Amino acid sequence: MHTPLINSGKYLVVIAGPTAVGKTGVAIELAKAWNSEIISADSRQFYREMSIGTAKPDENQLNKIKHHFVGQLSVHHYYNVSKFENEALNLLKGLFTKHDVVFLVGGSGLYIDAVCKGIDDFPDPAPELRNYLKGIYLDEGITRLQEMLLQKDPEYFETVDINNPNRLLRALEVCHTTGKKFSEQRSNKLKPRDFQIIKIGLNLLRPELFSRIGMRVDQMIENGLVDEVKSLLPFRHLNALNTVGYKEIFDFMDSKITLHQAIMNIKTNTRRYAKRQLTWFNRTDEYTWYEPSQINEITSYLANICR
RNA sequence: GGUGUCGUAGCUCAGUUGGUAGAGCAACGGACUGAAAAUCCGUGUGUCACUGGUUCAAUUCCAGUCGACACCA
Repeated sequence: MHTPLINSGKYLVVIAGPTAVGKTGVAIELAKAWNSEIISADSRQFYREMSIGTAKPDENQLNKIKHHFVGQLSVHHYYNVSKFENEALNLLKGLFTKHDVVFLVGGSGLYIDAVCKGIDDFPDPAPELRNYLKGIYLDEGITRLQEMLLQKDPEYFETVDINNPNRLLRALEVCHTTGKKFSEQRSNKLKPRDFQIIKIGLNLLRPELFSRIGMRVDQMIENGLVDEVKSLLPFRHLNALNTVGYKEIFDFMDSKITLHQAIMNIKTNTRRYAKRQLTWFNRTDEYTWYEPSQINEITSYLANICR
């Protein structure tokens, strides 16, 4: 797992797990115990216009513990993992001058990995190029993208998920902007970090998790999710709004489905999202798993490591 | 009470001129390097209501039972 060569005495504690499992509550308890702060790694809680549907920590919780990266962006901002890696590391540098233990909490596996392991340096995508390639995809289909990639980067073509337009688009984008093969530039190397990393996973038995998801969606509706989505209708084309809880309500507002169906769809899609998150986190054995109620066990587990 | 239709996967339903069955959705498993709450890939999980009968063989045909629905009383 983590066998650090040097011990800086600084610890980044990652709290990960599927949506609705109860990460926020646990993280706040831990951050209180260590008198520290929380960095969010939830790619949709970054946006200030999206609160109800992303189950952001509430006012009360935000007042208890300082949270970073919650609501600091507008849906109109372009954002990506690489930016998050840089900004989070920068922030951590500052936080570690005041704290020995800082918490990184969220469900976006890629974002967590970017902070813990690093991500290769590629140029940010040029919007015109992305639109151009996307146009080709829409006009000529995925086969055309496959042909282009086979020609530009046969090595990557061999290993990519050839049916996944996002993967192909991204690889082509990098080939075009750098003039080099995407596969040549993927190092797959861990970037060194000058803090220790402890990873804690939170999970529940599937039926319990699913019932929490159901209740939370009902709660969101009660809290006014439909109005929140309504106010974002003009921006539905933005990436930030391609999100569970929002796209289903858009379908309802288009009269494609009833509100009841939209709510059912949100629950289904949230369950699937939770499953995808678990698949990601279970990819490694780096996580020590607990149920969210085991706050005492988690606290003593951490206390044993961090002094 | 009578007549008719139906009872097959978690749900909605196909189907088998008799050789133990398949779609959609749900579910389950997986992948993942700047869109990641995104995007993509894979998998049928079943006493064919129950009990008998006919048959080498019944989910399929026959009888009865139970249940649902419709119509008639």
